[in-house]
Amino acid sequence: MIKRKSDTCINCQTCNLRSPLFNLLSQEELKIANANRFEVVFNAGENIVKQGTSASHMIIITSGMAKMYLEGYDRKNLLLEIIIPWKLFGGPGLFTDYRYHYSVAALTETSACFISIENIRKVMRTNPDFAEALLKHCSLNSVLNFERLISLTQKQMHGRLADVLIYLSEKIYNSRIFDLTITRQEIGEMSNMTKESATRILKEFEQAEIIKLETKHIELTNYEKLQQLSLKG
Amino acid sequence: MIKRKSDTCINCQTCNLRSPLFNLLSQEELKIANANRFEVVFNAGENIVKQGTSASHMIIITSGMAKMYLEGYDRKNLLLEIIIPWKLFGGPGLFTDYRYHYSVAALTETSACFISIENIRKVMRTNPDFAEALLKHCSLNSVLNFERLISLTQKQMHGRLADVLIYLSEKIYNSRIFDLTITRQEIGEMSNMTKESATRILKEFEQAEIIKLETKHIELTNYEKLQQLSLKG
DNA sequence: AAGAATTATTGATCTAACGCAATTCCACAA
DNA sequence: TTGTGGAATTGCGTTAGATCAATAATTCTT
Repeated sequence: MIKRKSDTCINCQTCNLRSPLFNLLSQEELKIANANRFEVVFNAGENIVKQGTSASHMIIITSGMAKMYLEGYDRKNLLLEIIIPWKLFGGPGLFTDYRYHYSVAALTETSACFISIENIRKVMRTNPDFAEALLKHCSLNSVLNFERLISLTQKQMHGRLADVLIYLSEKIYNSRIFDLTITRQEIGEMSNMTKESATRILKEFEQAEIIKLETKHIELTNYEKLQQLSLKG
Repeated sequence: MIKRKSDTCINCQTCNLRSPLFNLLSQEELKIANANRFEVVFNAGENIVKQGTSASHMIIITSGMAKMYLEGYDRKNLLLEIIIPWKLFGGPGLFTDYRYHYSVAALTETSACFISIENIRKVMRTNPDFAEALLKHCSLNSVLNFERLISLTQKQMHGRLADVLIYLSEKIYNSRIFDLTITRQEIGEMSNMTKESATRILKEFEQAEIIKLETKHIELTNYEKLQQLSLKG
């Protein structure tokens, strides 16, 4: 196996500065947390974590983009999040049954850094602020999941798709104009609809002049209308 | 306001023994956690916590039964859990934005004990085991929410209703024969279907001899079939 | 640049599940 | 015992969204 080093990963120091969680650690604690830390570069399509396998590391991406998704029935996935650099993940399994409860796959070439959960646990025991921050991290995810539950079960397709577009714009691309890194299939997996429905409703949005659409290129031209649709659809 | 005292709440000691979380605390820490702790008796139908209001306490029920639910759009609820004695709740808001993110309402007369989150936070900082247990508690909820997401979005009605019956039998009534404390409407809110559909499918289950049904009285006579239905339905 | 292999689009059915309305049932109060 | 109001049941028309199938557009390979 060839060890590739990404351009963005200069050293753990810079990486830690970017993470609100690791900011809380002292130099001494950082040394513990970063012990045995290693980086792996994944090609597009490759699995970074696979649902059901043994969970031993928190993971942070330093370059590239990935998708986090639940593998459900009949090979049907539910896409939970797009993961971009410096978002920490690893999931609830790290503190329960030591299994990953979702899969993560690279959407583009992605370098991921693996931090041993044993080391995290160690510093968690010496640093109450860090422990509290971890709990907060978990709690915020719970809140997101509540919102997701409501969006997916109570809104109809237009509202759900509006939610996805707003999410992509605000959380991932930080712009109202962006080029999708994901397919229609994956948009469908985020909003619990088929790829055909995703295509159809995107086109409807275009015809209603809510967005401009050119296959992968999207521009949100009527944001207020999108937010309005998000409130039920 | 008249202060009523429930029969089950003799003192905090017994209550703490029942809770796997409070078991981890020393006498000294228990004293801190239990300071200002108070009990309130609710009538059936009354709200114990209301979604959106300020969150300041963890809550534990010592008698009765309650429902925890998300208030969605158009007054449509999503029932998350039935709460029975000694299940701790309060939710993700206690460690994030100090808001309750769900409502809890009494199904029968219910006595609930309120523990100040400030006190919890205090002992959490002195007792790493307790902090870890809280994180585990939050993580387990996340895992449950993942399963809920898959059940509600990918299974069809028969599978979802099977999930609810299994949940009620295993987690709430601890028996394959039980008398429902909840209505058809509420069964629907647990499985994301209308009350009419809940009625219809219960009847179908009865005709297929999977359950015996007498309005509120249910007997799961073919458990294997239920589990099988749960795997897709 | 040609060909293969994914993706995306579009139209035509099909169906699971909803919404409504009309009874019926049941618990509880007077 | 008789109302009374909420819960449960049942039937029926409607529809949101899925599925299937065929074509067009991109992207990847070599």
